[in-house]
Parts: sequence; structure tokens; C-alpha cells
Amino acid sequence: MEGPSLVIASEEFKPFLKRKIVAASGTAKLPFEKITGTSLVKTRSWGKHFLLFFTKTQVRIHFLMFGSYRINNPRENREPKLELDYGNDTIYFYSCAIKEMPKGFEKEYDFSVDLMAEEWDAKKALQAVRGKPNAEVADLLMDQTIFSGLGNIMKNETLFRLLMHPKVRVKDLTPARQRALVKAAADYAQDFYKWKKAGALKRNWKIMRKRICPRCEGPVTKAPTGKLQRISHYCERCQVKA
DNA sequence: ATAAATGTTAAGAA
DNA sequence: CTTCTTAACATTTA
Repeated sequence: MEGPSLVIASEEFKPFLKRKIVAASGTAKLPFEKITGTSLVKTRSWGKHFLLFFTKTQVRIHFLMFGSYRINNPRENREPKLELDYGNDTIYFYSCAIKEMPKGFEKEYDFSVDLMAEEWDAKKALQAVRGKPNAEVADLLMDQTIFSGLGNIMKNETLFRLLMHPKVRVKDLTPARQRALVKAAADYAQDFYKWKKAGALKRNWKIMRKRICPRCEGPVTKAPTGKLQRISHYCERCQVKA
């Protein structure tokens, strides 16, 4: 799950804030007794981290590749890691990493690197980008300390939109292209959010998991790139190394 | 139906 | 002391 999806999760959880949790349970290693009988005070995300603040404790959820949450619609034959029972409503979290956090832990987060946060600081991101001249842009975009919340879908779509090759190094980009990279990442995050909310995310993929480039109709290259070796989908003809 | 994929972290190796 | 490699986890989609 990428950052914008968690912003949507926070919105979906709003109706549950301050309501009494009748029972909390699940397979995660958590102090459920500190949650049962209390309520959710607020939620927020930092990149791909989903932060839940309860009255007496606080937890961080990471959905990784396959995690999900459901409201009043449990999965069959699957034990939730965390279940919040509100009486008439129930929230379920599946296959995610959940960890109890110390009070005040959110102060350790730098929200200015979160693409979806109000605090997002493009200038700071640009400086961080320029501080890694030898990094390939595919790796750079996935760097959660610079573009927190950006995942592999956003990486591939952002680079295609820029017509930028995933293997270009920062030092081979003009200052204007470096600036464009930062802007495109933030812009794509907003589009991702909008499309995901409208249930039209995949419909708007241009290069991700495509076989044909929508621009030149040539073949799409699918290969691991950079140190991270995450799969990049790109057009060798349209996406330039500068 | 087999494999790849919206991701991270811990442990051990170099 | 870094930096790299591998494995582990877990589920849907093509």
C-alpha cells in the first residue's frame, strides 16, 4: 500500500474516532486490554506508516505488499491481526505489521518528507536529491527518507510521465530536470490519491504492467533496476537518460 | 496454476 | 563500521 491509500484510510476512519471500542483482539502481539473499553482519538499517516492513537496507547501499522483493512466486511477463513469491535461496526486489519509505539513517538517523524502531508517540503526534497548525485532515479524515488509514501507504482508512473529513464543518475540531470523530478513525484501522489478514491487507479496506469508503450507503441521493458532491484516498467525509446 | 508483485526488516556476510 | 545479501513474511492477480 502506498502513501495516498493511507490518507484515504484516515478519512474512512474518521467516523470511528472517539467512539467506544467494545473489544479489541487479534493475532498481533499487542496489549489489547489497553485498547478495549477506550477509543481511537486520532489517526494519521507518515508515508506508508499508518498511525493510530488510542486513549491509552498508540500503534503503527505497516501494510507492506499484501496488507489490507476492512470495515464491516471480514475476510473469510482469515484471522485479523487486529480487530476493533464497536458493537454495530467492526474494523479488521489483515496481514500487516503492527507495533505498539511509545507515547510521543510521532515527534520522531519528519512530516516534511511525506509527499501527502501538508508539511511536504519540495525544496528540502530537491536538496536531498542533489545530495545523492550517484543514485539512480528509480532508487531515489523509492527512498522513504526523501519521498516518504512513494512506492513502485508511483515510481514507474512518475518516471514515464517525465519521460525519464529509471537508470539515470542525478548528476546526469540538469537542475531543471531535477526540479521536475521532485514536482512530478508530488503531483503523481495527488493523482494517485484522486484516482484511488474514484476506484480508477489501474485504469490510469500508463506504463505499469503494460506491454506496449502508449506513446510510441514500442515494447515496454520490464527489469529490476538500481541497488534496490525493484522492477521498473519503462519505454527504452521514450524515456531518456537525462 | 504457477509466479510475480503496491514492502520492509533482521541477521549474517563481506 | 558500513554496506550488501538473503530470507522471511503473506496474499492477490495474471
